[in-house]
Amino acid sequence: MAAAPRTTMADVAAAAGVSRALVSIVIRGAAGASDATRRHVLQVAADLGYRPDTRARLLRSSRTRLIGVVFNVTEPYHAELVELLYEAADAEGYAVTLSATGPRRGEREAVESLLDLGAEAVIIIAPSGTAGQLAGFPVPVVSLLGTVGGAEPGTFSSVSSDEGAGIRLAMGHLRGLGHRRIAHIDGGSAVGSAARRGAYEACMDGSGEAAVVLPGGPLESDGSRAAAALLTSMGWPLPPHDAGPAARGTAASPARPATGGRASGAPTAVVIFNDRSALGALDTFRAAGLRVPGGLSVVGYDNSRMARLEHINLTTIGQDGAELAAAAVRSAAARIGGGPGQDVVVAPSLVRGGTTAAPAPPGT
Amino acid sequence: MAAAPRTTMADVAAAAGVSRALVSIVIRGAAGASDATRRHVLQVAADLGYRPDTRARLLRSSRTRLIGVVFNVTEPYHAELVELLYEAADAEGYAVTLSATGPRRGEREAVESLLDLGAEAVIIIAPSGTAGQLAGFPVPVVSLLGTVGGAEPGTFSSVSSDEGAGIRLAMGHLRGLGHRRIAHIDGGSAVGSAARRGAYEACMDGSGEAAVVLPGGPLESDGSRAAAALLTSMGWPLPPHDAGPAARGTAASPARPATGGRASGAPTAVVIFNDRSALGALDTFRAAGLRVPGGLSVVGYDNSRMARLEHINLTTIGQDGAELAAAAVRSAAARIGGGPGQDVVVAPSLVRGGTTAAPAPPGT
DNA sequence: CAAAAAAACTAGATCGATCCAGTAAACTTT
DNA sequence: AAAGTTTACTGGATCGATCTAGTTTTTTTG
Repeated sequence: MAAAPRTTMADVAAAAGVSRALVSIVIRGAAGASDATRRHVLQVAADLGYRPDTRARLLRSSRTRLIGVVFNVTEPYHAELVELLYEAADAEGYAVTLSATGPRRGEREAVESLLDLGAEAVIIIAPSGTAGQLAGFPVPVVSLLGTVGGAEPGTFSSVSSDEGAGIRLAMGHLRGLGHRRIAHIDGGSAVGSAARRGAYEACMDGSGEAAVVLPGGPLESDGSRAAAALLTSMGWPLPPHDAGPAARGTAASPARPATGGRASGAPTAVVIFNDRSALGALDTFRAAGLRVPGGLSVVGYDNSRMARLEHINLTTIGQDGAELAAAAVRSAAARIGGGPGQDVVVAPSLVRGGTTAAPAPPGT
Repeated sequence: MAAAPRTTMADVAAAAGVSRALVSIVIRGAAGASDATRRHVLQVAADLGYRPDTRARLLRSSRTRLIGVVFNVTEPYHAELVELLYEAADAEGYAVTLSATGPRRGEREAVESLLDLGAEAVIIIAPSGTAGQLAGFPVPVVSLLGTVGGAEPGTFSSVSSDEGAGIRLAMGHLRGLGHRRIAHIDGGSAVGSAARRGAYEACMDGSGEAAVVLPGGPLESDGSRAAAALLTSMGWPLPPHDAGPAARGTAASPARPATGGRASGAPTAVVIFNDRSALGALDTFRAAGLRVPGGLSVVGYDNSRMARLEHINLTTIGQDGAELAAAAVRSAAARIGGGPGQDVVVAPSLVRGGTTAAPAPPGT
């Protein structure tokens, strides 16, 4: 209960018979102590169970070796990146503190709490704020995934994956399987949606088929809604809505067209903004009796942990989170050291899963 | 680039024409300053954009008003609690710092990083460590959801929901709908699994029906696997496995028994360890053509955000995260103040969704 | 071997706040 | 109006580390 008074550097110095300053040198691993005393001091420190007080250290030294990370706690993919950021920061000799955003906690607020703790740089995952809202911080800010809207060059540095390339990978994969009529469910106003939609449209351009973009969003429910819209446009009957629990069950399943019975101009594949949306869409497709990948191929984006679950096994675009995390930390470290802010773009890769296959031959 | 020197308390004092100590009083909101000067100082501080330096404050005062939270970044329900903890702590006048656990970051390590930042208490969400691994910290530790195995009473305080009551709510709900043969997919070795399984078995005891427990786990894939096992035991044909992408699609769906055609002793409802597992199970049931809730009612546990997505709309047991978070913070605050560690149990509630309904009348 | 250079070590100032003891002024009380 | 009490405010010590500038010891070198 009664907190034992902390073992301080002075205690170690007294016990080792040296000055406080020398203990400081040894603990920091700085130059200026002989190997013999170094070992001795470390031994004494260990015996006393000494742990340096970060607060005091931070107060005095300009260097805190602390990187703050702002993330949205509800976004599973951010969570994965957080994990990787811990490792990346560790490799560069930095520690990480987290601050979550949420409905009642904006990005500014999150960043400020990190500054109070002495963060030397802040990495914001998929920032939604504009430059105006995120400017004026006394430390470098790195945006990981997505850029800060309206920022002057050099103010923020950003690390993102090449959205265009990712979409092109997805489209190339589908075309390689034989797909021609490919639809897109976009991310609505989410970060990165415009870039991905644009790349999709560019890919369709000149292919002889019209681009079909369904308005979506970043969430499962958005994908589900868009999927329902796509099914309707394909002339596929929707199942009764889930709302009425008791109305179900004994009712016979609605008649379904055979696989080849859908409208001949209907898409045979769909590229979806992200994995969460794709999961919602998958659920809706399957609930409607449309088989994936038999009746429709589906490609997501993010290669999130969810997508890799064996019963889902989504074909998706992987963003190499480890590389993104490492690049973000390196960029932050470089700017802490006074270097210039630079924008890093990491190449994505295709992750083949079980939700894509060759389209059903017409008339089967 | 060049970090502007921080505005310090001395700057504010000079600008306001008062002493540093008085500024400190005003900033802390302590007694001992007239309303007029209070307003004046605050105005000057705001004009200069002054923000107190947490590090210095922490160093000097024994109080840091900082609560550390350890959570598993991959667990969506933890993320929800984190969000609520921010609010709960704020209400009690505390700030929150986060530290994530992960494959390469254990609970001890996470707690230590929080202590280095000066946390006065630590809340661990669903701790997996035993008392031995988590003992010896100089600050109070509160476990939120789940208890620390083998801890002496008074060492840790815990805040959890009443697992038994939750399961009884689920069972009561199903029985009220007319279900008698109810199965359970458990949580394997996950925190809380034993308590929930025990409560289920107690509920089945003396009902005239045998308890059916399928080994599961906390993840979607665990639920999916257990669901497949349940289907097999029900004599329901499994669909071809997702593994072979090209093998699907054109193949005709396997013949399926009519709703009433399954083995007469088969369960009509299943209570599942948590929502994630339930989601995996739902997916598998539906992929096999078994309608939920028509052919089988499903109840989850957690009332996670996922469960509330409209296209999922899972019937589940809600744990009132806000209440749990508030209780955890209150408990931490009480123990910081030297109070005794007490264990709080919060009552869960039933959240009616679209995955439960009356069982199909036999022979339909 | 003395002088110069390098390495090992130390005292004291310092970071930016809080805490404590004490002073000055305003307000009660008798 | 003198004595006591409360309120408003201040100077200086302090938290536990780092940093700067110096001092002592050891090593190198001409």
